[in-house]
Amino acid sequence: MPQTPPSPSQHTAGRQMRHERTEGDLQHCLLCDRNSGGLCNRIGRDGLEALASSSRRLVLPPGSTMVEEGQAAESFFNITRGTVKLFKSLPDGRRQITGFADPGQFLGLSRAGLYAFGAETVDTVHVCRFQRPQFEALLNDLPHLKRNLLTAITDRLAEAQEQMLLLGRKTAREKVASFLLGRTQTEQPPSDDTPPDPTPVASVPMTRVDIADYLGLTIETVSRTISALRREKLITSTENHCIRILSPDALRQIATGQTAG
Amino acid sequence: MPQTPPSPSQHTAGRQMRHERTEGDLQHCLLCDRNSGGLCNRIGRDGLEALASSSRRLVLPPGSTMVEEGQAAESFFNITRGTVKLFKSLPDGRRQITGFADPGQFLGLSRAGLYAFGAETVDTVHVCRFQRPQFEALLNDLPHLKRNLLTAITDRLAEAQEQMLLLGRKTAREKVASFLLGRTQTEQPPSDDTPPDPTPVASVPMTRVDIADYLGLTIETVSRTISALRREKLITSTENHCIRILSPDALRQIATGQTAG
DNA sequence: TCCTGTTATTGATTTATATCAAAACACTCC
DNA sequence: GGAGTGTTTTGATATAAATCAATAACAGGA
Repeated sequence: MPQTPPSPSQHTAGRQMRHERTEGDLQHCLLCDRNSGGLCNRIGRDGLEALASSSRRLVLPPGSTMVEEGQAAESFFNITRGTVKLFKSLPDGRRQITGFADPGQFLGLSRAGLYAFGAETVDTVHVCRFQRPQFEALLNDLPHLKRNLLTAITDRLAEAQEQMLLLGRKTAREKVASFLLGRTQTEQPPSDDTPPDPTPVASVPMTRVDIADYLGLTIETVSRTISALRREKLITSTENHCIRILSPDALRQIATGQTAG
Repeated sequence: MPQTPPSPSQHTAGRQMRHERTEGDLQHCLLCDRNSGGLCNRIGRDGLEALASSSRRLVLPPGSTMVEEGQAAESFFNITRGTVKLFKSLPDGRRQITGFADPGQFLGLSRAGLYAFGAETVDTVHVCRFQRPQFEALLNDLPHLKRNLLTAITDRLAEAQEQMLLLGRKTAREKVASFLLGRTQTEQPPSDDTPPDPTPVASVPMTRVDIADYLGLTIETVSRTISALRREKLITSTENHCIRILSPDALRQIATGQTAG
């Protein structure tokens, strides 16, 4: 895996440049823009240029600390590749992962100028980083950006509520089934015309420890539960860090508690 | 308890009116504005007039359904009095209360035009209700309102993350201690110069069922745990639906897991 | 005031999941 | 290719909280 930013040449092939650096970032933004649902949607070419010139792209290796709980919130990130884990901890080390942020998601909101959570890369992660004052300025200049951010946070809040239902009221089996189904959404191919894969694949780049800390379980219970689902032929492990869901309907039944087992 | 809106006369005494109804609501808004942290902060008199004329005040009896999960999101509420519970449910009736909304909080964000949660009044609740299209228009007209909403949602998201830590990783005792401490913040008097009460009082208008569904426990465990804290003289029950915290420091230690017991 | 339904408390027992322990597997680096 | 390290799986046992069950406290209406 290359850990240096990819050369912009592959993106700008066949186009003329204006300013080297900015144009490279702009191309990157234009690519981003095609993936719907992100912060940069419907923001217009001028907006994208402003975003491109205010941000820097970074590539972070697995296990990098991006944000520490309680630190001054200096940066705002938009993830373009890879997976980031967000978490809160207790003094004795117990940890709760509050979410995994995949490409298209932002990261770095603050309460009273301080981050209220920690964030660490799960695998190799590409981000656009903004300095906070510049991002604030962009928010004021680009009403679409503000609106997109509002929509994005609203989605996050809804996800958080769903996760609270999981943590507070679901069994281990229901939790794991919900988790696996949730990990299929993110990796949808950009084309709309292909029919949905009847046996979707869950992207699981994180360790058992991370899954356990996300579901409020121990690693042993996670492992046992995944083994049980495999034994029942509802899922099957594929190559690198992926799990194929053989029976999405059955898994959905389990995830929503509509099953005896 | 009166369930009709209070007469505006007590607020407008000694002032001249312009339009009867609007002026009454405006006075109400001006009062709201004094409580910091709400949506209507720093919004200016013109903004308050726009808000007042776009909203209706309502008084809802205990147990009223304000929002149903999956319904079209037609209204947006700002709570001015009382407590509302927000929740998500599973098909078999298991329920997770995702938060209690107290005065100053909003309610009614939607994802894709549908409410993602249910909401029900705990006690008698006063709200300002906006129709969604009108609220959207206000958001575009009043940049301060948009900014306040962004700040408010960010706070909610941080609270949700804290609650996930509680649900996933805290013991019953730690959960109850956290809950009681959390219920003291809201009822702070508006004056800043008084020293903080050394034995704060937690406002607990909700039933044991609601507390259990909020903490991911059963009513029996909640009851037993509160009894234990009382036996240890860390708390004491006062009159109507309140619990006095005799030893906030000890309770804080418990809530953050820094204690043997 | 008593009656009645609801809510809260307390006790006895069960159970899902945690904890403790060890073996199997999968990398990485010589 | 094999030693060494970390991760995952599987097994045996313990325990916190759930469940089942009964009593006690409370609130509202006649």
